[in-house]
Amino acid sequence: MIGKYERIIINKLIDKYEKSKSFIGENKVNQKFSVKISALFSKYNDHSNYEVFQGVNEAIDVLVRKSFIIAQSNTAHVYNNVVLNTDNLEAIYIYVDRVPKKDINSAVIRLLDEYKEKNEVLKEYCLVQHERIHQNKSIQFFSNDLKEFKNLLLAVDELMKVQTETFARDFSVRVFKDSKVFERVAPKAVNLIFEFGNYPDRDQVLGNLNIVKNPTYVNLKGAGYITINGQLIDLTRLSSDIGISSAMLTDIDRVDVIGKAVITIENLTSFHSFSNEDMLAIYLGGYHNSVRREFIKKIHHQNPKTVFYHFGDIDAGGFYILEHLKNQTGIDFIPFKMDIETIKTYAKYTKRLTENDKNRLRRLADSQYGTVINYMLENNCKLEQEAINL
DNA sequence: CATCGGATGAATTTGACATG
DNA sequence: CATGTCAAATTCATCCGATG
Repeated sequence: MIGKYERIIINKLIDKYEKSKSFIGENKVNQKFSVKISALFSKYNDHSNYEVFQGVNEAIDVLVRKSFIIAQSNTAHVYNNVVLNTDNLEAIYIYVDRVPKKDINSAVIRLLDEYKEKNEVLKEYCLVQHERIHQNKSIQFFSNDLKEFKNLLLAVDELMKVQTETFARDFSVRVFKDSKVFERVAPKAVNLIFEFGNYPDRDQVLGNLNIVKNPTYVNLKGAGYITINGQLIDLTRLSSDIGISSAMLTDIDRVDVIGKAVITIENLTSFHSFSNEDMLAIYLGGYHNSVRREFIKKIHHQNPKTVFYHFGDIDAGGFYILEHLKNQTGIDFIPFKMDIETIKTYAKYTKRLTENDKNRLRRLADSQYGTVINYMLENNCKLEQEAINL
């Protein structure tokens, strides 16, 4: 049976070895891995504590006898330091029952290779981690638990495939056969996707991927009729909006726009204060997932002559969402009050840009919104749509 | 607003090699 | 073989942004 001092000594030495250049074979000189006994056991040199002194010495003697370490004592049998015998690593790992980092790395690399082609986000992630392993840096989102890591990769893979609005626990059951597993890896999955993908906002990643906690609603009001399973609802006769559960969106047979335009509004408060008899206003509940996109496309398809506007925050996130919306629906949304004039009108409500805002805006600077974005960058301002009076 | 993990650069330690 | 020097490697301190 292995003693606790032996384990501490060996693990410390192995830690040093696994962090070293020798480990990845890029050392330019031969390295020895040694630790001072006094640094490991502060009581070793305390003469009043004979137990520790003797225990540590026994441990060292055992390890030396097995030729796992090399150590020399002075005449009083006091060891200054111990050196790892790297010729015997295999046996040493077995002795302390520790999984070699090389094995962990190769297992991780196998998983990375398995998932790297699944989607763009994973491709980018796997590429970066491959490089990090090569440089002996830590692997992002890997906390030394291979099983959890595999679940994470699987979750990211499956998340990107979800086509219809799915409850998080249903997703977990389908993918992991267990309703709780996804809950555990979800924060990591979200961070990974946010860091390596292109999403407007961290807390909307799951929503955008069609994963929701509760049913979500799409709100409608204004100039239009909708027909749900054969029942016609005249929105113009309602005093306010109606919300349709996203599970029911596919039951909508027709949407007839009688006004001149459709407008999607990003923010719920703005949606409620919006009033225009000529427009059908839609609040998408913050998410732009495929159920909603199909719904918008259906409206477009049934009302091909209708103009589509989008009204969102005048900041990086707002323009990202607009771009996203246009790309994913193929509809040429026209920005509504997302221009320089609006910023100037509401100048006193603008906020200053954070560094993060600036970076994201710069990436959008050569899009078609370039003039607004450059104005925002030059004047260091952004505007939330709640500030805008309708 | 305290705290945490990760990145970076400076300071210290270590080892290789040469020399007397 | 002790000692000195130089380059390499490791440790430490500090900073930064993200997060609760």
